[in-house]
Amino acid sequence: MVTMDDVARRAGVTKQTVSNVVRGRAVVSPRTKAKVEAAIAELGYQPNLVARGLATGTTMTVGFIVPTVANPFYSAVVEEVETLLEMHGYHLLLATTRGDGERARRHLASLSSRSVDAVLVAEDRDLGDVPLLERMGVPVVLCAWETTPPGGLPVVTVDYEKAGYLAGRHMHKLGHRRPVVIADLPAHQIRVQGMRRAFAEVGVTVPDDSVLAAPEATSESGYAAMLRALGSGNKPSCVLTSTDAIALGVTEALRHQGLRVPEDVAVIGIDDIPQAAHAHPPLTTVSLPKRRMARDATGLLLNAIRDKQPVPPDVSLLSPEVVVRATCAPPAG
Amino acid sequence: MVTMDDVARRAGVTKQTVSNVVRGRAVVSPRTKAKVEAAIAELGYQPNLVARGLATGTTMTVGFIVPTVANPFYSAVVEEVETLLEMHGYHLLLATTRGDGERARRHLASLSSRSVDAVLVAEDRDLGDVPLLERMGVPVVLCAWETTPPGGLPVVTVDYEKAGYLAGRHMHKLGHRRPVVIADLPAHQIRVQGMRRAFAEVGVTVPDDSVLAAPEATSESGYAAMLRALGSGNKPSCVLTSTDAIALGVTEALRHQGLRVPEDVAVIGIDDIPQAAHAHPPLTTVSLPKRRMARDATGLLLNAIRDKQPVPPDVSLLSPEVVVRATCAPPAG
DNA sequence: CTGAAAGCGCTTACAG
DNA sequence: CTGAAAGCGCTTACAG
Repeated sequence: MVTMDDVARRAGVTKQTVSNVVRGRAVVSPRTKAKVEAAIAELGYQPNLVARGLATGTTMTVGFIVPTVANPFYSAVVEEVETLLEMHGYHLLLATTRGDGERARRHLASLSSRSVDAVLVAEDRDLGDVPLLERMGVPVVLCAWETTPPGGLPVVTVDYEKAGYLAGRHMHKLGHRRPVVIADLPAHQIRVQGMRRAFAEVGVTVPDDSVLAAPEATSESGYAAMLRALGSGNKPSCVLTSTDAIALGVTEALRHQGLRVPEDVAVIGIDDIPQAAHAHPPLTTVSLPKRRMARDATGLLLNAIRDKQPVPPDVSLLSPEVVVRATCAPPAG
Repeated sequence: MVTMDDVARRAGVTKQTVSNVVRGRAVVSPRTKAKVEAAIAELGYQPNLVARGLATGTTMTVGFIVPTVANPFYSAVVEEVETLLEMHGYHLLLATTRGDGERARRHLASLSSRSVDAVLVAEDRDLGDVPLLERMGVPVVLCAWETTPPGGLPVVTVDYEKAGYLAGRHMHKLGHRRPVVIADLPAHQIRVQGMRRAFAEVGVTVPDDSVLAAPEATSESGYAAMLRALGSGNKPSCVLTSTDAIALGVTEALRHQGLRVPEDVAVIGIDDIPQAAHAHPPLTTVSLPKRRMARDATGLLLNAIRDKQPVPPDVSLLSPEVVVRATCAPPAG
């Protein structure tokens, strides 16, 4: 490994001068600068970021704690965060929890031993451990928080209640009055709450037995739940789901029962995963602003690092929006 | 931040002794050890991994260069790699290239400045820069390499040719003789080659005009390609696709044209993404051993780190296998 | 604008 | 088994 001293010797200057040109400080005369740059090129010198990290306390790396990456929602967020960080010269330390609080805590401790410059947390279950997060000593931002975020920390998340509300409103505006809801509960509780609020606006109370739990947010689970709903004699005019994956399964189940979407039954999802657009018929859904969330959260972190200031504990609720495609229509008859 | 010196002072010993107990070296008397451990607990001391990294040259972190994470195949691999690393106390530095060679090279340089302990590379386009990889000075393993890997480096990858072969053999064993192939070309060239080899075994040459390119490996792209195939008057008895996503689109297109799967047309995919099992009908496919690949590659890296030896440049080709579900049947009539 | 010194928090030999 | 010294490769004041 070639060090700063090697470069200094080669250029006939001192280590400190090399440091100055490497970091672009304008206190070096053009001539010395040229000499040093030549030496750097000849030797193929690359600054040792670990040494710099020890000296300055900054490592140019940001930790991201996320439940999983094997899920289109989180992987889209991770992809966007990583891209933004790389644009600013930062690297991503990815830490997966798989919903395991112990593992999350281990990661947090480890990230702090590694002196990451900031931490982004998208794990909203089992991590409401504010003291631990505050003790990190670096900027922390919470994102993709669907449960009530712990107070005192900045959060950039989606307005999940509004996502449900928009789905509900879209349906009642089309004239639907007897919705069936299929949701991954209790995880998506708040989305269902929003759906109910929308129908309440037009005087419709969604009865509890019209809300079915899909044990997982998968299309298979949605398929099974829809079959159950149909089996119980219900023939809804519309189905609201807490997730696109569920909606896709629901659509399949309906079709297999000889019901046309949207002519016989309207279906709406939440999320807007890539498959939603590619489905047949293309799925009408409420798009969650993943990229905006990733950008905003990363931006807050990057600014805080630059200004050496903590992130103010503001709560930012990003608004989802309806993406009209082909699975919704007014009720038949 | 509490340092080793603080702990030493508190325990009435020297920094070196603290270091010894922290690293679990058995050269400390039980009494001193207890004193030190008490001091550590009282002070909440955590070793500074950056300082240790500078002193030892090891950072307990592994870099992973991957084209994207917004894709079920790669995100499954990343998830598995991260889990294994975390089990061994290592952290994952995730670097995404999006197929951009320049970005890949930047990441490589950056990873080496950061003294990662090892590098895993799943970007097989535009990174055949062996010298660069060899100069890393740390163990390097290539994985998920579908193009011919550069010589001289260890690789753990899937036998993609065999994946195609198995898909082809599954079809010809059912009695199919006039296949249509829909593939993301040229990326999946080798899979198509395998399919052709399988049919050649039963004396069938797959003509070029039976091989359709899907511009992307998406279900939408598969849907469009299938429509084209049907439009050209072809009414194949079976369709082999280079990807599950394509296969899902193909199935939809067939159904929309009034053709039943598998009664009228058999369909097989490659990959075995989660949706394959959840599709209706569940997709028969050739499963790519992602987890095994992730485990083997990570294992090689971890062993090489432990033994302070480079990874021998062996090439490991993991065998895919057919997962029979519901989209294949013998040709009608 | 350039150089010599001290320090970041740890580990690695090496005496006692 | 314990302690004092030197060093990892950089940066940060501080003289010249």
